[in-house]
Amino acid sequence: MTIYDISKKAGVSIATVSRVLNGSSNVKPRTRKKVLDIIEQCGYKPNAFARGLGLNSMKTVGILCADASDLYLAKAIYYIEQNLRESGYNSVLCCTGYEIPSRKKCLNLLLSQHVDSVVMVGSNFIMSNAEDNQYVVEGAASVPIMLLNADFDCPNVYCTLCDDYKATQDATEGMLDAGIKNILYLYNSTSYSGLKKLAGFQNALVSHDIPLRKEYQQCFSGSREDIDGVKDFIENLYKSGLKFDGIVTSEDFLAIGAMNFAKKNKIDVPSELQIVGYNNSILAHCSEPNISSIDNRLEDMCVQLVKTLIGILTQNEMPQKTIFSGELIKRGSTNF
Amino acid sequence: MTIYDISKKAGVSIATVSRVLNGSSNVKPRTRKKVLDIIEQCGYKPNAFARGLGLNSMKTVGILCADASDLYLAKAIYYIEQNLRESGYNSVLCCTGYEIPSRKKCLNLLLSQHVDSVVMVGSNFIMSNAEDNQYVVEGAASVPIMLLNADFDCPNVYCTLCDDYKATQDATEGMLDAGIKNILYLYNSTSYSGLKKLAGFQNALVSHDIPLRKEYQQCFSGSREDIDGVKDFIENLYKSGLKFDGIVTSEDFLAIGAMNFAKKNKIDVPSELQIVGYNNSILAHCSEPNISSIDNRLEDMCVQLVKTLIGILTQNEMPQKTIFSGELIKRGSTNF
DNA sequence: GATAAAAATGTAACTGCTTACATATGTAAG
DNA sequence: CTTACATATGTAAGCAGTTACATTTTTATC
Repeated sequence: MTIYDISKKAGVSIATVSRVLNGSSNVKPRTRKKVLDIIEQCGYKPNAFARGLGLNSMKTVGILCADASDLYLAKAIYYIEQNLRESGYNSVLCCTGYEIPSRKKCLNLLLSQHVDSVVMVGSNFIMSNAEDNQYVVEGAASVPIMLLNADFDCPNVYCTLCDDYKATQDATEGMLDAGIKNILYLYNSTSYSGLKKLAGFQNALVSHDIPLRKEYQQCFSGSREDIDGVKDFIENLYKSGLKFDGIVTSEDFLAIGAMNFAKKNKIDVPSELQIVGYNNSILAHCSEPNISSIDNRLEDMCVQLVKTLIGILTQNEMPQKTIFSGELIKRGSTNF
Repeated sequence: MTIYDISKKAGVSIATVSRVLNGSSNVKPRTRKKVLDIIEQCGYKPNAFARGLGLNSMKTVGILCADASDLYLAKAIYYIEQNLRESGYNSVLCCTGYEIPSRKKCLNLLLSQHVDSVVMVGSNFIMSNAEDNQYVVEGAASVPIMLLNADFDCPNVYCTLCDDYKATQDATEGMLDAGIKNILYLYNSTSYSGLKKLAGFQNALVSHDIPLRKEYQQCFSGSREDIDGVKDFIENLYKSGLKFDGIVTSEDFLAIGAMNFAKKNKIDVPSELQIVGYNNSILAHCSEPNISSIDNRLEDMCVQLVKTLIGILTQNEMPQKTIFSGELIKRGSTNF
């Protein structure tokens, strides 16, 4: 069933059918109706390849993410896909893992599919080592690249992100102002945004004239799934004699691990220990009391990212960088 | 940069270039090398539309899921995408939500893109009302449909699922055998698999000669994100005087809600209350103690689903139904 | 070295659509 | 009833590949 069949049955030319299909205004209403009726009747579906061939665009954008099973990334993918589809674009998903060569391969795969753009979901797509980001530059040569929650200066690369630095700093200062002095910072990534958060923590201490102590900045190197590992990790610090009455983290799973550590060791939260998570994910609701967590406006970011993308694809000038402000959502794990 | 440019530079015809690109054996090694060198040199990428137009297949499968941000579905998508890509197929993702009309629309969208197959992720794609499943039958008319964790008898529809009935029955019987007599069953969906689980619970009681009591089978109708709602829901039951010393659930988020309820009300788990989750997701690790949860072999199912799909697409005869057995992973929230 | 068979390569038709351009039809003013 | 202009429709040339079939080149055999 092709456009030719329809045109024959409707007694018009294929151009007219095509015009009806594409919503051109230059079609007599009666003709339009006749064609639409026949299309409906025959259950005709236009062939997307042929259309893409003609338009050299399949109205498709590629989504690259390390791991779609990750809580946070999955949510981002969901929002982005929704917004894209509402704007008439489809999404092709590629989970790249965390290795550079695999990322290159996935990116090339998408480019060969003639996607109109590639969205990279997650700060881990930009590394502190400039060489590792070369593939992004190369990709941007053929198609606009949208980064979610990563910062990268390069033509044709657009960033939508949250000011993780400020958000972490604010939360830490809130805790300091509440009289908590021995704050443990727990993080798990040295990605660009990971380092920003760490810097925010450090700056909060500095601005309160508190010396930075290395043992109070701990990096957990296990996977995001290994909450038990986090619990053990903190327990070891605790047993080794480290004294802390507050924990600020770079992700909610670390905070949940901290909650479990506290419960196991009968440390009351928040009276003896205050805990702050990051991402304001469902994990923040998985403990009693719930965890105070920094919301980094994921949905807002995704909506904005798609808005920017559509703008670019329709030839509008768009800002290369949009920055949102994070905000601590206060719940039972803190009392400031 | 097209195949014509390459053919010109290499001094051969487009047919030869096409043959090199498609790995046909009828090309002189020297010619092949020359062409490949030029392709490499020019960074030429074949146009997937034109190719798709010719082959009428883009080696792409559509993935339909209600909500990619759901923990469980996200994991499934991840596994499926990975396995498909390893087999040389791409995935187009469409999040449909839970409404039938929206599902139809998404399915049609995918079909018009000439996907080679559509994978439907999640038991909620098959409803108990036959009429609601008509769109699946229609879809199967044009392309093989793969169902993950749903059961539906229809030509060209292939199911990969877990025996939720048996798994729930076994877990419930385990609890009964441990002397727990007042078991609350908490579920949240009347999808096909949701009803299967419920039946498994009921059957366990019956086989132990315990009368079914309606108030011990409670359906939580809120969203999967609303863990606090679950906690309140259970607390209300508790305060209304319902006595229970065990809770079996149809999903982990219900079990986490139960854990939070217990902690808030200072009910010790597992000595005073035993709790069983379902899906063995990360949520099972989000409480102290960890939650015993039924593992429904998600990864195995996904691997098998893709295996079956590839088999079908390569014209092999494949079983229409593959059933895995679930298994209770015992952790601290139970002591049997 | 001629001949037949096999291997390599080329030509051109075909895929299903979009769209520039050409043509036909309709409408309002003179 | 023309003429001019707007509106509607049709024709045919792309788009970038695949592939059946035709043609040329190579190889093997006698």
